[in-house]
Amino acid sequence: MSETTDIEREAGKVVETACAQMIECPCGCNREATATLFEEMPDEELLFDVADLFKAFSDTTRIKILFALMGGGLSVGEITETVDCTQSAVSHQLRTLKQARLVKAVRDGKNVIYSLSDDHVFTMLAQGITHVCE
Amino acid sequence: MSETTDIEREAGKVVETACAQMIECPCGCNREATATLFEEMPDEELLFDVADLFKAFSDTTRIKILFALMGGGLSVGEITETVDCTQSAVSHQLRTLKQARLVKAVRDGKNVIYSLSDDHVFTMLAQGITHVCE
DNA sequence: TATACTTATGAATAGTTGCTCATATGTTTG
DNA sequence: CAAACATATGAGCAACTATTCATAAGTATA
Repeated sequence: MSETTDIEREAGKVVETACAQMIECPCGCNREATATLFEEMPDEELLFDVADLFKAFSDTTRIKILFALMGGGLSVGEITETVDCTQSAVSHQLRTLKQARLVKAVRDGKNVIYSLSDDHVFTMLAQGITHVCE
Repeated sequence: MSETTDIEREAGKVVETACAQMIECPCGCNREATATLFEEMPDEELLFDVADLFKAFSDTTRIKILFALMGGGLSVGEITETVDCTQSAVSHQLRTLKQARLVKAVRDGKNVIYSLSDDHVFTMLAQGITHVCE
């Protein structure tokens, strides 16, 4: 591990360039165009970030929260009701989700309204469900 | 947590039915059709499985392995070279990936060849990369 | 300003995870 | 069958995570 080789760095760039193309379809399902890109291992940092992104989806409580938000913005209180656990636990997890930029928060008086930060989050969830349902 | 209500069970069915529709595009990006489905929290088990699926993608070593396999099947030895860590560690992680049904294994003499188990895995990875690259 | 209400945070803890080391299981070949 | 090679597995450990409890920090309203 540790060191990043030139090859890895180069491969990282290739992947980044490729990503720009893939977003035509927001789901990144452009398999043919993508298939040739991964012959070299991309740079350590990218891999770490990808793992980290998936990690944000990898807990039942967080998945519940995200599911709840698929219907639209909700206050912490409302989320807590939906997701049968402590307000504190919900708040901690919302922080995790916010740091991963999967949700955004807006203050509304006493409440804070959380919502999914973009369509990507929605798409990734749908993807996960599709896989599981098969 | 613990108990599953009738509402949750019902919602679970709705989601399952929906999944059947979503797979027309293998990535599940059919946002409009999907948007209305998640007003009720789906059944506990489904949520758990979804979280579990993402968990399988949530480690750097496993991501590296999956990346390596995007180019085609590889033996454990080859994977170990690519992924710069112990053969044992790789083997343990391959087990995790196999249990999550993200990879499949076929014996070939002394070697065991691992490969991605289906296009979904590929799609999910691409999705993750796309999100990270933005 | 005092009170009620909502959300966030820190410390403590139990549970989980990923790694290494040693070793077992499988497979081929001499 | 024995030796060599490839892969899998179990125990032990260090690091990380999710939760709870207690409480702090914001905000609205009497």
